[in-house]
Amino acid sequence: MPAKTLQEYSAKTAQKAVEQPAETSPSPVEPLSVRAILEQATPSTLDAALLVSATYDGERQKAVLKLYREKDERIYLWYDDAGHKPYCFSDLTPEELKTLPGLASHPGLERLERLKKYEPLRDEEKAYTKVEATDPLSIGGKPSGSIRDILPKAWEADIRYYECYIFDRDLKVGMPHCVKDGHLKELPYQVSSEVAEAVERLFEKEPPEVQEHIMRWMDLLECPVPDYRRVALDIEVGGPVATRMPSAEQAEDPVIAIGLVDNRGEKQVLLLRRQGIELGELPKGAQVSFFEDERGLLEAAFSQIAECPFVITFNGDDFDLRYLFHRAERLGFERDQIPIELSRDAAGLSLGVHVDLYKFFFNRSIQIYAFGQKYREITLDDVGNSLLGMGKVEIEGPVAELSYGLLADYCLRDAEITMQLTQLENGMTLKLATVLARISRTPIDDLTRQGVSGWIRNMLRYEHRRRNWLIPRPEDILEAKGAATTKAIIEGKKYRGAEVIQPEAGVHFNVPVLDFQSMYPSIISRYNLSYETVRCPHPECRTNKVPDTPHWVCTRKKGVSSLLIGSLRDLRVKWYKPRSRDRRLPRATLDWYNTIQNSLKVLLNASYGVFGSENFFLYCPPVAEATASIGRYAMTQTIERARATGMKVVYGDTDSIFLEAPSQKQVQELMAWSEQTLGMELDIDKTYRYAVFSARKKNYLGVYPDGSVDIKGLTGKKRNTPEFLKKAFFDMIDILSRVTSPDDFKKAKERIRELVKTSYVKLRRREYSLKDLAFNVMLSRPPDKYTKTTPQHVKAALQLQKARREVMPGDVISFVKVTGSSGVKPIQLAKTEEVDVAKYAEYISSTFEQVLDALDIDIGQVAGAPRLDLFMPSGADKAASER
DNA sequence: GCGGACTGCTTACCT
DNA sequence: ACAGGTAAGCAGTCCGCG
Repeated sequence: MPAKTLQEYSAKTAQKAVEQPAETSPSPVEPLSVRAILEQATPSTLDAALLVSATYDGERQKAVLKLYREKDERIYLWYDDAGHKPYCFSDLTPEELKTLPGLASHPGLERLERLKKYEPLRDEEKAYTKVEATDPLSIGGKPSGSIRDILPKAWEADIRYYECYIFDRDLKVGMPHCVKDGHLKELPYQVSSEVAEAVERLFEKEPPEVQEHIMRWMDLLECPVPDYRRVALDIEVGGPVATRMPSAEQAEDPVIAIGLVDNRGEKQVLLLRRQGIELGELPKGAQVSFFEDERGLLEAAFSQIAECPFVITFNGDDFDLRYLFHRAERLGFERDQIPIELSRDAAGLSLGVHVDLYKFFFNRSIQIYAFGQKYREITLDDVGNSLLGMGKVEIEGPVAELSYGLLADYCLRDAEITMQLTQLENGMTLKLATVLARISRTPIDDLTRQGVSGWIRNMLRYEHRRRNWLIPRPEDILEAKGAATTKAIIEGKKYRGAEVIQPEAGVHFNVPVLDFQSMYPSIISRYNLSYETVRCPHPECRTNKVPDTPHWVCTRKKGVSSLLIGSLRDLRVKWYKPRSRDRRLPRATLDWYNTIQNSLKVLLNASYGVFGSENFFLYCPPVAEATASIGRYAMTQTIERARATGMKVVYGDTDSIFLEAPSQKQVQELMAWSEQTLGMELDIDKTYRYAVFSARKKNYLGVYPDGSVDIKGLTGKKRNTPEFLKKAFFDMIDILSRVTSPDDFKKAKERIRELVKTSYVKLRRREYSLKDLAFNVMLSRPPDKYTKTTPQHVKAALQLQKARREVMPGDVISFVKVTGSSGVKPIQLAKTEEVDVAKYAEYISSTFEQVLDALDIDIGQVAGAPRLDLFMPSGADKAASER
């Protein structure tokens, strides 16, 4: 059956799609039956379809898989056919277990089986008892009486059942499968012989187990991902109070608009007809349907999301889908008429897959590594503006009072932004999620909701099951390996981290920056770091020491995390990264390789940190500590070597070394030395025409040969800095980017002095608007939760609250510094005359000082700079003038 | 009672 | 719920000062 278009979907249910509001409603449509839809979606035979998600069916007590068939763009279901049961492990014998009170008689106990498992912490095999249950809740999850609570010690009892199912059946999420006579079969994807040979050649010197893993990854990564059929959804709710977010649990107010935009560009908006609302101008290029009653509106929306394979929202877990569910219940829908499945912190679909982009974009690793920190706030408006150049429609007053035209525009725009966020770079967003799902064997919907530690956890859990390794409990690891031993520089941290070299203040011309390619993953790979290899049980390994720590590393066996992280790293560095820049390849291929390359980057960048995180299932402080320690060692050794060979090191941070005007030969020699002595690749990351350092670490400016500029850490580019100052700062950057030789600086300095002076003058004349003057600081918790101090942005937030404006964590508070007791005011409540000019003058000075210091410009000498005697309060005034 | 020195809190950044 | 290291500004505290 061919896929339905949005129009076909809606034609069935829309009561009337017209330019003018209809006077009467046509007859209602047949009611939706979720059960019938699911039954129809469960064929006994199915050709190629991607495994995209998995869940547990409580009624049938079976694992269910969701498969996406590209041919008709539909989801199909498949239920377990082998009677797989949930289980956990015990170190007691079946006989001992039977004596435990409440176990033998447990209604959920299925059977006990003695078997052998390899125990990585002790490096030996041991017998365990597999305790099987009829259902996942019997293993764990009931408030009391779960099997895992009856056992004195239980292993692997907290793995979600359907994840357990994926691992045990060796299922490849995101890969093609088929169903024959009710049985599921993988359709193996094989890379072309051309690619396979090229990769084999690339890694021919690696040990066999590394080669084996690289080929396993290749089969997963090369297989193309389709452009999933999907619809973005956004709803508007008509409440009396405009500022307050309506409660999704109560769902008290009517749903007044539902916007739907699909991946082919079809747009549709469903509107509730209400008393006294103006028509306005309805959006062009979108199908607008009016509904006389809310029930009909929801039915129309449900009939579309019920069968759409992927539904995309921005915050649908907590709002849109949750609200629709509870609102439908309130309106008397049967459970079988609502195609939404709610859990505590997610909203799923009965048949399809719901991706909540809010959760995915909130993920720090995705934000930083996949989207290059282009968006700062996790709001649809900011993400849309930053990534697409398209923000929300600006409205005034409550949505419930908008004309139909404006309401439709507003609602549709949100759905449109949401859809376009999945259409960036050839559909990179969902492809990225799919690639990560493949590597981590995680259902795609879960993947978009989990953090990196969840992905790495699943990747490693699968590998343990594949090897028949017992997954240790966190307390087993901690007991065997102990805590960290080095002292952190920051108080309260668990161990010492990276080395930062004191920069040499001033201007340096011709500065190459060398860096270790993905340093921490390289260290984990090269030095065999893993929870079972660091402080392993073998006496003969104890001499294989980690520098500056009491730890040692195994010499007998390759560590599991070392192998997995190492093979992924090698594949990224040697294959995907170069391929993603190969100009000979077509654009679409480059985009695809870039997506894979980015997925690997996201995963690799977190691979060290997780071992130092208490919440990680393989939390192992010595592993994290050893990684950081070897990093410091590599850094200091390399700097020593650079200096010994006559080079000038002007700065370095963690994995990078900045050199001043070295010869090519010197650099080449250092790189060869690193490869040979440390076993780590040192690369030329970039070369600056010149770099400007203040005396501060993590603060510098580098100008490339083409005039583009890297700015790191400087106040002038921080997001909380007032706009007027950012602009002045970037005017200075513009001047600096034109400097090509030391001689050019003279003129540049003069122009910069002028620029700073102008800024002071405009400030004094109060020519900057409040918006330009505002500091923009994010509120990280509700204002009353700041108990130790009351920072300025919180003071401003409290004033806003007093003026009956809602403030929430995540909001960016815009405030200006004013004269008077409070010191600050939110821009909504401030006036230009109260601005504290002196404070701002000081702020200008300190911002420019970071750069002018290095240029040998004394900010105090710039006309207009704040002078103590002019700005200090009267008492200090005298003291200052007496000096 | 006030100001300077100091510490701790908070945010935003770097790798 | 990936880590630690750094900068900056402000809030709050302590202490000396006839």
